Amino acid sequence: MKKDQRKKLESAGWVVGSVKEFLGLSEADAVLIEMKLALSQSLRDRRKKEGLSQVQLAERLQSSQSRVAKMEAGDPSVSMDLLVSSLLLLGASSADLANAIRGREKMKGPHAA
Amino acid sequence: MKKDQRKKLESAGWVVGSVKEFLGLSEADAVLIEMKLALSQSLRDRRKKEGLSQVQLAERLQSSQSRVAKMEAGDPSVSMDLLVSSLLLLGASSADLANAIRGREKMKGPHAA
DNA sequence: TGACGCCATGTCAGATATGACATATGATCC
DNA sequence: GGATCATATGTCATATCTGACATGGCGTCA
Repeated sequence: MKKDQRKKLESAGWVVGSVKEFLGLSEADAVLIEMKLALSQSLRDRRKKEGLSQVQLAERLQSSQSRVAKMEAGDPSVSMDLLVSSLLLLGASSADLANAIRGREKMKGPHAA
Repeated sequence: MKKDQRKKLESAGWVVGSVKEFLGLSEADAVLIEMKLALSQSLRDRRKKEGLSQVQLAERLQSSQSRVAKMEAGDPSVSMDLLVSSLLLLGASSADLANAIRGREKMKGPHAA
């Protein structure tokens, strides 16, 4: 699992869902990255909904503004643990996380769009 | 977030769900731990369903038997990233993970069991 | 223009996770 | 008994993550 290669590329500016089958990533890697991106987005949404600045959120999390920025940017240096525990501290439930994680599954049946 | 305190306690032999409100853990910490335990269990289930030994799984994951054992034991030294990517390599979909993660929500309505 | 708030990005020392290894336990078979 | 397999547990060097700090960009307001 080469975490260095994907460095910036992955998180640059994707349309959410286009990460799959892009670089030479295995399917598992791609899904993992998309899950993280979904959590990142979820974090940013929750923060904004609460009307907090990154600095204020950082205080709640006992972290720093820069790390919050990296979290929301989907920076590869951010672990899933950090994303999840941050979301939980923001009041998300495990069901919320499940919903965020469950990426829009690609249809398999005969009626795929 | 004191990861040292929960050391063995959490993963010892819980009935799954009893971790909440046990030690002096914050709700967020408790939920995070339960999520990890759910993923651990899920991993073990999938491995067994595939008829693999920990050694064989370790090979697939390019890891070691001891780490697989720790993963399944819910050892605090194991990250969520590792659990998730392992499950993905075992063929789990993001929907599967979502299901595993979504701990049986505690009912809030007037009809709670 | 400057000052201020908000966010992005780079760096780095210290903290944590990882794979590998050794070793121990328990079950099964001969 | 011994041999073999599957699993558990402890340790350790190295890899990775984390918070903190510095800095720069960007918009806004006076």
